[in-house]
Amino acid sequence: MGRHSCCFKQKLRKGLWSPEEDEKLLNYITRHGHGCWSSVPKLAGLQRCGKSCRLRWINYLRPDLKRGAFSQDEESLIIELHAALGNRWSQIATRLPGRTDNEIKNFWNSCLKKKLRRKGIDPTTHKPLVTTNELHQTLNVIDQKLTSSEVVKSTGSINNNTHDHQSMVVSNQSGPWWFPAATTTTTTTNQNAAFCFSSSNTTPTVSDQIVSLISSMSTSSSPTPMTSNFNPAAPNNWELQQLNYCNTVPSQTNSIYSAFFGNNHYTEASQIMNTNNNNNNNPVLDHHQDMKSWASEILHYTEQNQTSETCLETEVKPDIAKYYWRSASSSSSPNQEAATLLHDADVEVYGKNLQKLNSMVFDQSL
DNA sequence: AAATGCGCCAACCGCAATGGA
DNA sequence: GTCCATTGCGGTTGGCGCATT
Repeated sequence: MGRHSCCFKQKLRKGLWSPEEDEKLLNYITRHGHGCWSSVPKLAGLQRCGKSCRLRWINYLRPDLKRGAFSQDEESLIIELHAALGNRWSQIATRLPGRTDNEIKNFWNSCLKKKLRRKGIDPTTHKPLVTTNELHQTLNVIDQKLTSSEVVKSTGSINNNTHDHQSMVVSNQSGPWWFPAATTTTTTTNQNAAFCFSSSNTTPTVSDQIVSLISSMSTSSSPTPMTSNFNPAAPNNWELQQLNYCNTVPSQTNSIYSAFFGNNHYTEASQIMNTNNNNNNNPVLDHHQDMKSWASEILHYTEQNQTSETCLETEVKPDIAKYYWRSASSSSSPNQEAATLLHDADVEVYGKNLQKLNSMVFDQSL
């Protein structure tokens, strides 16, 4: 058992094969066949173990190997065979002439797995990642989180003639606002609360709430309710502190906005301010609307379609299809749970921006 | 321009299976 | 039946090159 005996021998080369070594091995096997692999290196004049020679021959030097990218037919066949055989790469390889088990395995791990996930298919089971029922369960969990003490709904109208105008320029519409819970009793750790989105005039939808959660940055492990009746026209002391904070550091506010929304699209808070009174030309509102629209399209789609496996790929427009849903399980914060509902790549983008924003806010408050 | 991150893939490693003595 | 050398297989690693910061 254990390590092959040849590996104990001294002076055996490892790592990438040189062209000279390839030539020696190729010449030897072409003339004599491989025979007993353990004797090949000695007879071929190579400082390698037999195992290494065998692998090099099978995966690279064999004359019947097919080179180049996998065709669409090959790709489909691999997926089909994997569904039937699992990770039995050598068996799969016997059905693809000219392809090695190693090659197929690498192709699977680096490419096909991701492709399937993007289509909403679990690459291990070859079944949809999340069923419609699981999706609804997940949304219920979020609903519960949002109505718990961790996130407090406040209602009130935004007044343009108070200082909230400058800090909460995301929308000038009146309506409910959503705040993340306080992480501690100190105010400085909740500066970020002042940057919440506002929702629409009506009761927020689940997608509104998700957007709100992701836009907040609290990662509380022992959340404390912040406030219950926020009225921008008459904020309480805590709220006043948040608002004053924004207003006393306007340049920082600019940076924070651009950090959150991305420099490419939302560079200046002043731009937002200037267009704030015109909802048809407000980049932040547009962005918010984008988020809402894809979330609602997914909801609509999953409600209309009981089978989601192939439809996600073919029937829904591509930029929606790339999103898939996973059940929120043991995440420690509502933000994380909300974040798991987004596609990985998008979460990453938002995560980075939120991290930047977080550090800026905390740096400023220290 | 340098540092860092990331994906790809050749090759390695350990274990199981096989077969001969 | 047992031992041991060899072969086969699948998971994992490490290094290279490209992209991003």
